[in-house]
Amino acid sequence: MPTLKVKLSKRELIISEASKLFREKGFGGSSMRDLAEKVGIEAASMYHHIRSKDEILEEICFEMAHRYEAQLSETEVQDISYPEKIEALIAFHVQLIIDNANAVSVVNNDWKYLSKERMIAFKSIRNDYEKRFAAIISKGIEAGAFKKVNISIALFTILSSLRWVELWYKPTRGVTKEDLAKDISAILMNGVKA
Amino acid sequence: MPTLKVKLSKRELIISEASKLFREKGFGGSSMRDLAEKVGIEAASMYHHIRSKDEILEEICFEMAHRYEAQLSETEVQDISYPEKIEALIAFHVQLIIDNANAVSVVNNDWKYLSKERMIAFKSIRNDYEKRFAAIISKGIEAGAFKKVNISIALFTILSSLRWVELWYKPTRGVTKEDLAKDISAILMNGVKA
DNA sequence: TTTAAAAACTAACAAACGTTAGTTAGTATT
DNA sequence: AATACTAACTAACGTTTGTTAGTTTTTAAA
Repeated sequence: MPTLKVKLSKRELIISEASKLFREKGFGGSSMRDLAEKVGIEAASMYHHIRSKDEILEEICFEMAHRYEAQLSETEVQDISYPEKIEALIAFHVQLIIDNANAVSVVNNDWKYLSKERMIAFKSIRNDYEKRFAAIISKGIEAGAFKKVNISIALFTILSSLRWVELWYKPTRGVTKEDLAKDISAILMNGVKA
Repeated sequence: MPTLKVKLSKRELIISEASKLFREKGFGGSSMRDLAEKVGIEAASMYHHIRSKDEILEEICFEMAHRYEAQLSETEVQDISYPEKIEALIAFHVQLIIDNANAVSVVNNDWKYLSKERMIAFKSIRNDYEKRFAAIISKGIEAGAFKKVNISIALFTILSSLRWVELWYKPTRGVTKEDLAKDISAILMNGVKA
């Protein structure tokens, strides 16, 4: 990964280091002075590139939210079956989690540190995402492709069942992203029972 | 729930309010003065009942860790099939999450604020828990009750698939704890595919 | 009713926090 | 070589933080 990095702007570097730091210590447990040290400049100097500590968190959260949304839009219009759509979304989630482990972790754990106003916006986006994801499940049930499960329960079970990936995945485990996505999909689609 | 509360000691009240506050604002986003206000005394007065802010977090985390462990020990020796053991543990998790939503949320999200030393202890307990949970899956596979899934993947998919319950459950939804546990179990055991 | 202990209070500390102001160093353009 | 701009620096600000010290009030026992 680091070998591929092409001249990150200082702002991007700050946000990237912030993702790493917030993931490790939490937003509330990370100080601007800690962060500055990781970036390699003084805390005050960072304010030439960012407006505030809050802004960093917002950028991380909304950037990731946008990516999730974009992929959902793409999947919605694809001409594949409903189970295939869900599997495609699972695969995308797994990939995004692995490729952006720091940022995803921050979104999942530290969105509650967003300002009231931004939190409302964030929750609204997330809500919309869930509704559209649920719609795919719903249509899949109507089409007879899924069992008649409670849609909310299925939705959240699927979405939250992916949250451990961020903590678990290492290339050294010898499980590729693709295999991982397939295995998780298999469990959610067909269950663990023989 | 509040109607059943029997004279909570002030220490218990502090920890209970702390669970609620930490869940809402995060450990790093909650001040002792905030907490004191919820408890109804001055911040300084709390120190007659607790040693430090850290101690509160530790108590919450290790208390819940202990409860998870205790239930696992019980389930391990029960004379039921491996799938039944997993389903029993899922049902217990769901119940614990619902009955202790605040504390469970804090454990899941704020354990990273534990001191280095206590965090090592906490992780060690959690690790042990996961190993023993995995052992049940493993034996279930050997017994032919489960598919030959990757044990780690199954383990973490099951465990983390329950994390949304804390955010979703309300009595007003008309889904009982028991129904909820059954529906989640059904998905994990048999999948959503028709 | 006196006494002792428990639990609350006020006041304050030292440290850490996010952030601003003012200044200096580096870089690119004319 | 002079100019202008960017990005870094040092110093400090006003708060807020967790916590301690010392004092007063409340509670319970004798």
